[in-house]
Amino acid sequence: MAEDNVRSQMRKGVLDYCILCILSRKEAYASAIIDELKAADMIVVEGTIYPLLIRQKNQGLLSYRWEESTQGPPRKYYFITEKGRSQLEEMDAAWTELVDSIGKLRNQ
Amino acid sequence: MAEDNVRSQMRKGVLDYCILCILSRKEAYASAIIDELKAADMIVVEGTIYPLLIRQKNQGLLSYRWEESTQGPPRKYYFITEKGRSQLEEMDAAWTELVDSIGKLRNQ
DNA sequence: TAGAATACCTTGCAATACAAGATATAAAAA
DNA sequence: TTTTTATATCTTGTATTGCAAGGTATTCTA
Repeated sequence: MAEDNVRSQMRKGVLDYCILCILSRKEAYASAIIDELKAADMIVVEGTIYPLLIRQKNQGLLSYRWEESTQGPPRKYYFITEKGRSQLEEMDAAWTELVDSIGKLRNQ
Repeated sequence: MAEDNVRSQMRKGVLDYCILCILSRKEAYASAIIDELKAADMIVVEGTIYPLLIRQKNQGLLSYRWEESTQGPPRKYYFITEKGRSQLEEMDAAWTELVDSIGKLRNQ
Protein backbone atom coordinates (compact mmCIF):
# COMPACT_ATOMS: atom_id res chain seq x y z
CA MET A 1 0.00 0.00 0.00
CA ALA A 2 1.52 3.27 -1.12
CA GLU A 3 1.64 6.29 1.16
CA ASP A 4 -0.95 7.96 -1.03
CA ASN A 5 -3.39 5.13 -0.41
CA VAL A 6 -2.92 5.46 3.32
CA ARG A 7 -4.05 9.06 3.18
CA SER A 8 -6.79 8.44 0.66
CA GLN A 9 -8.18 5.61 2.78
CA MET A 10 -8.33 7.87 5.82
CA ARG A 11 -10.10 10.61 3.91
CA LYS A 12 -13.01 8.26 3.36
CA GLY A 13 -15.90 9.26 5.52
CA VAL A 14 -14.90 12.84 6.24
CA LEU A 15 -15.51 14.36 2.83
CA ASP A 16 -19.15 15.06 3.59
CA TYR A 17 -18.00 16.89 6.69
CA CYS A 18 -15.42 18.89 4.73
CA ILE A 19 -17.96 20.04 2.16
CA LEU A 20 -20.35 21.25 4.84
CA CYS A 21 -17.49 23.04 6.62
CA ILE A 22 -16.60 24.93 3.46
CA LEU A 23 -20.16 25.80 2.55
CA SER A 24 -20.97 26.88 6.09
CA ARG A 25 -18.89 30.00 5.48
CA LYS A 26 -19.96 30.93 1.96
CA GLU A 27 -21.61 29.47 -1.10
CA ALA A 28 -19.32 27.97 -3.74
CA TYR A 29 -19.32 25.98 -6.96
CA ALA A 30 -17.68 22.60 -7.34
CA SER A 31 -14.35 23.70 -8.80
CA ALA A 32 -13.91 26.31 -6.09
CA ILE A 33 -14.67 23.71 -3.44
CA ILE A 34 -12.00 21.46 -4.89
CA ASP A 35 -9.53 24.35 -4.76
CA GLU A 36 -10.34 24.97 -1.09
CA LEU A 37 -9.88 21.30 -0.29
CA LYS A 38 -6.53 21.31 -2.06
CA ALA A 39 -5.48 24.37 -0.08
CA ALA A 40 -6.14 22.34 3.07
CA ASP A 41 -4.15 19.39 1.63
CA MET A 42 -7.26 17.31 1.00
CA ILE A 43 -6.85 16.06 -2.53
CA VAL A 44 -10.21 15.31 -4.11
CA VAL A 45 -11.18 14.90 -7.73
CA GLU A 46 -14.25 15.85 -9.74
CA GLY A 47 -15.62 12.36 -9.98
CA THR A 48 -15.83 12.37 -6.20
CA ILE A 49 -17.20 15.86 -5.64
CA TYR A 50 -20.08 15.97 -8.10
CA PRO A 51 -21.92 12.87 -6.92
CA LEU A 52 -21.28 13.93 -3.32
CA LEU A 53 -22.83 17.38 -3.84
CA ILE A 54 -25.82 15.81 -5.56
CA ARG A 55 -26.24 13.39 -2.66
CA GLN A 56 -26.13 16.15 -0.09
CA LYS A 57 -28.56 18.22 -2.13
CA ASN A 58 -30.95 15.24 -2.32
CA GLN A 59 -30.68 14.87 1.45
CA GLY A 60 -31.73 18.49 1.83
CA LEU A 61 -28.42 19.55 3.32
CA LEU A 62 -27.57 21.79 0.41
CA SER A 63 -29.37 23.83 -2.21
CA TYR A 64 -28.00 25.65 -5.25
CA ARG A 65 -28.52 28.42 -7.76
CA TRP A 66 -27.08 28.91 -11.23
CA GLU A 67 -24.93 31.91 -12.01
CA GLU A 68 -23.58 33.03 -15.37
CA SER A 69 -19.83 33.32 -15.71
CA THR A 70 -17.78 35.39 -18.13
CA GLN A 71 -15.05 32.76 -17.92
CA GLY A 72 -16.95 29.87 -19.43
CA PRO A 73 -20.06 27.83 -18.73
CA PRO A 74 -22.48 28.80 -15.96
CA ARG A 75 -21.62 27.85 -12.41
CA LYS A 76 -23.76 25.93 -9.96
CA TYR A 77 -23.37 27.69 -6.63
CA TYR A 78 -24.19 25.42 -3.70
CA PHE A 79 -25.15 26.80 -0.32
CA ILE A 80 -25.94 25.12 2.99
CA THR A 81 -29.51 24.81 4.28
CA GLU A 82 -30.77 24.90 7.86
CA LYS A 83 -30.88 21.12 7.79
CA GLY A 84 -27.31 21.18 6.57
CA ARG A 85 -26.28 23.33 9.53
CA SER A 86 -27.84 20.88 11.98
CA GLN A 87 -26.03 18.07 10.23
CA LEU A 88 -22.80 20.02 10.46
CA GLU A 89 -23.26 20.36 14.22
CA GLU A 90 -23.72 16.60 14.51
CA MET A 91 -20.65 16.07 12.41
CA ASP A 92 -18.62 18.42 14.58
CA ALA A 93 -19.57 16.27 17.56
CA ALA A 94 -18.86 13.04 15.70
CA TRP A 95 -15.47 14.31 14.57
CA THR A 96 -14.50 15.39 18.08
CA GLU A 97 -15.48 11.97 19.39
CA LEU A 98 -13.54 10.20 16.66
CA VAL A 99 -10.41 12.22 17.38
CA ASP A 100 -10.91 11.38 21.03
CA SER A 101 -11.33 7.65 20.30
CA ILE A 102 -8.19 7.53 18.21
CA GLY A 103 -6.37 9.38 20.95
CA LYS A 104 -7.41 6.74 23.47
CA LEU A 105 -6.32 3.92 21.19
CA ARG A 106 -3.02 5.45 20.22
CA ASN A 107 -1.77 6.67 23.58
CA GLN A 108 -2.60 3.52 25.50
CA MET B 1 -29.20 10.37 8.11
CA ALA B 2 -29.35 9.28 11.73
CA GLU B 3 -26.75 10.36 14.22
CA ASP B 4 -25.41 6.80 14.26
CA ASN B 5 -24.78 6.91 10.55
CA VAL B 6 -22.84 10.13 10.90
CA ARG B 7 -20.44 8.46 13.29
CA SER B 8 -20.29 5.21 11.37
CA GLN B 9 -19.53 7.06 8.16
CA MET B 10 -16.63 8.88 9.80
CA ARG B 11 -15.20 5.67 11.18
CA LYS B 12 -14.68 4.45 7.65
CA GLY B 13 -11.04 4.59 6.73
CA VAL B 14 -9.56 4.63 10.21
CA LEU B 15 -10.27 1.07 11.24
CA ASP B 16 -7.03 -0.23 9.76
CA TYR B 17 -5.23 2.39 11.79
CA CYS B 18 -7.10 1.43 14.97
CA ILE B 19 -6.21 -2.24 14.61
CA LEU B 20 -2.53 -1.49 14.17
CA CYS B 21 -2.64 0.87 17.17
CA ILE B 22 -4.05 -1.86 19.37
CA LEU B 23 -1.71 -4.56 18.14
CA SER B 24 1.32 -2.29 18.44
CA ARG B 25 1.07 -2.68 22.22
CA LYS B 26 0.33 -6.38 22.54
CA GLU B 27 -0.93 -9.30 20.54
CA ALA B 28 -4.65 -10.02 20.69
CA TYR B 29 -7.40 -12.16 19.19
CA ALA B 30 -10.38 -10.77 17.32
CA SER B 31 -12.90 -10.69 20.15
CA ALA B 32 -10.44 -8.94 22.45
CA ILE B 33 -9.74 -6.37 19.73
CA ILE B 34 -13.45 -5.68 19.42
CA ASP B 35 -13.65 -5.19 23.18
CA GLU B 36 -10.79 -2.68 23.09
CA LEU B 37 -12.45 -0.78 20.27
CA LYS B 38 -15.69 -0.67 22.22
CA ALA B 39 -13.84 0.65 25.26
CA ALA B 40 -12.65 3.52 23.06
CA ASP B 41 -16.20 4.09 21.77
CA MET B 42 -15.45 2.63 18.36
CA ILE B 43 -18.25 0.22 17.67
CA VAL B 44 -17.20 -2.53 15.29
CA VAL B 45 -18.72 -5.91 14.59
CA GLU B 46 -17.26 -9.31 13.74
CA GLY B 47 -18.20 -9.16 10.08
CA THR B 48 -15.96 -6.13 9.81
CA ILE B 49 -13.04 -7.29 11.92
CA TYR B 50 -12.37 -10.73 10.52
CA PRO B 51 -11.99 -9.76 6.86
CA LEU B 52 -9.94 -6.75 7.95
CA LEU B 53 -7.49 -8.84 9.96
CA ILE B 54 -7.16 -11.27 7.07
CA ARG B 55 -6.46 -8.39 4.68
CA GLN B 56 -3.78 -6.95 6.93
CA LYS B 57 -2.24 -10.38 7.37
CA ASN B 58 -2.17 -10.86 3.59
CA GLN B 59 -0.48 -7.47 3.26
CA GLY B 60 2.22 -8.65 5.64
CA LEU B 61 1.29 -6.11 8.31
CA LEU B 62 0.21 -8.78 10.78
CA SER B 63 1.01 -12.37 11.58
CA TYR B 64 -0.69 -14.76 13.99
CA ARG B 65 -0.33 -17.85 16.12
CA TRP B 66 -2.95 -20.23 17.49
CA GLU B 67 -3.39 -20.68 21.20
CA GLU B 68 -5.56 -23.16 23.04
CA SER B 69 -8.19 -21.77 25.37
CA THR B 70 -9.89 -23.39 28.32
CA GLN B 71 -12.94 -21.22 27.66
CA GLY B 72 -13.87 -22.54 24.23
CA PRO B 73 -12.32 -22.93 20.79
CA PRO B 74 -8.69 -21.99 20.15
CA ARG B 75 -7.85 -18.34 19.68
CA LYS B 76 -6.01 -16.77 16.81
CA TYR B 77 -3.62 -14.26 18.32
CA TYR B 78 -2.56 -11.60 15.86
CA PHE B 79 0.61 -9.59 16.29
CA ILE B 80 2.13 -6.75 14.33
CA THR B 81 5.13 -7.29 12.03
CA GLU B 82 8.00 -4.95 11.23
CA LYS B 83 6.19 -3.99 8.05
CA GLY B 84 3.12 -3.33 10.14
CA ARG B 85 5.09 -0.98 12.37
CA SER B 86 6.32 0.99 9.36
CA GLN B 87 2.76 1.17 8.13
CA LEU B 88 1.64 2.37 11.55
CA GLU B 89 4.19 5.20 11.40
CA GLU B 90 2.84 6.26 8.03
CA MET B 91 -0.67 6.12 9.39
CA ASP B 92 0.30 8.23 12.39
CA ALA B 93 1.56 10.86 9.97
CA ALA B 94 -1.52 10.57 7.76
CA TRP B 95 -3.82 10.88 10.75
CA THR B 96 -2.00 13.96 12.05
CA GLU B 97 -2.24 15.56 8.63
CA LEU B 98 -5.93 14.72 8.35
CA VAL B 99 -6.68 16.26 11.75
CA ASP B 100 -4.70 19.28 10.63
CA SER B 101 -6.60 19.54 7.34
CA ILE B 102 -9.97 19.34 9.07
CA GLY B 103 -8.78 21.99 11.49
CA LYS B 104 -7.93 24.30 8.61
CA LEU B 105 -11.29 23.73 6.97
CA ARG B 106 -13.33 24.07 10.11
CA ASN B 107 -11.74 27.14 11.69
CA GLN B 108 -11.70 29.26 8.56
C1' DT C 1 -27.45 -35.03 26.22
C1' DA C 2 -28.74 -30.46 25.35
C1' DG C 3 -27.87 -25.88 25.69
C1' DA C 4 -25.01 -21.78 26.48
C1' DA C 5 -20.87 -19.36 25.84
C1' DT C 6 -17.00 -18.43 23.16
C1' DA C 7 -14.55 -18.22 19.05
C1' DC C 8 -13.79 -18.58 14.25
C1' DC C 9 -15.33 -17.43 9.33
C1' DT C 10 -18.26 -16.43 4.89
C1' DT C 11 -21.75 -14.46 1.82
C1' DG C 12 -24.26 -10.86 -0.15
C1' DC C 13 -25.41 -6.00 -0.06
C1' DA C 14 -25.04 -0.92 -0.02
C1' DA C 15 -22.24 2.99 -0.01
C1' DT C 16 -18.17 5.47 -1.16
C1' DA C 17 -14.26 7.38 -3.82
C1' DC C 18 -11.84 7.28 -7.96
C1' DA C 19 -10.32 6.79 -12.89
C1' DA C 20 -11.71 7.81 -17.15
C1' DG C 21 -14.35 9.86 -20.33
C1' DA C 22 -18.39 12.82 -22.16
C1' DT C 23 -20.67 17.34 -22.84
C1' DA C 24 -21.08 22.34 -23.10
C1' DT C 25 -19.74 27.38 -22.97
C1' DA C 26 -16.68 31.21 -23.84
C1' DA C 27 -12.34 33.29 -24.95
C1' DA C 28 -8.12 33.19 -27.54
C1' DA C 29 -5.31 31.74 -31.29
C1' DA C 30 -4.71 30.14 -35.98
C1' DT D 1 -13.99 31.52 -39.71
C1' DT D 2 -12.23 27.56 -37.54
C1' DT D 3 -9.68 25.44 -34.10
C1' DT D 4 -7.79 25.19 -29.75
C1' DT D 5 -7.65 26.14 -24.84
C1' DA D 6 -9.72 26.91 -20.46
C1' DT D 7 -13.43 26.38 -17.52
C1' DA D 8 -17.38 24.02 -16.01
C1' DT D 9 -20.70 20.37 -15.42
C1' DC D 10 -21.82 15.38 -15.16
C1' DT D 11 -21.82 10.06 -15.92
C1' DT D 12 -20.20 5.30 -16.08
C1' DG D 13 -17.79 1.50 -14.45
C1' DT D 14 -14.79 -0.43 -10.89
C1' DA D 15 -12.54 -1.57 -6.47
C1' DT D 16 -12.83 -1.30 -1.71
C1' DT D 17 -14.98 -1.09 2.54
C1' DG D 18 -18.09 -2.01 6.43
C1' DC D 19 -22.10 -4.35 7.89
C1' DA D 20 -26.08 -7.56 8.53
C1' DA D 21 -26.96 -12.07 8.69
C1' DG D 22 -25.89 -16.57 8.96
C1' DG D 23 -22.81 -20.77 9.50
C1' DT D 24 -19.20 -23.90 11.91
C1' DA D 25 -16.66 -25.66 15.80
C1' DT D 26 -15.05 -26.22 20.70
C1' DT D 27 -15.65 -26.30 25.68
C1' DC D 28 -18.23 -26.08 29.84
C1' DT D 29 -22.52 -26.55 32.51
C1' DA D 30 -27.22 -27.97 33.65
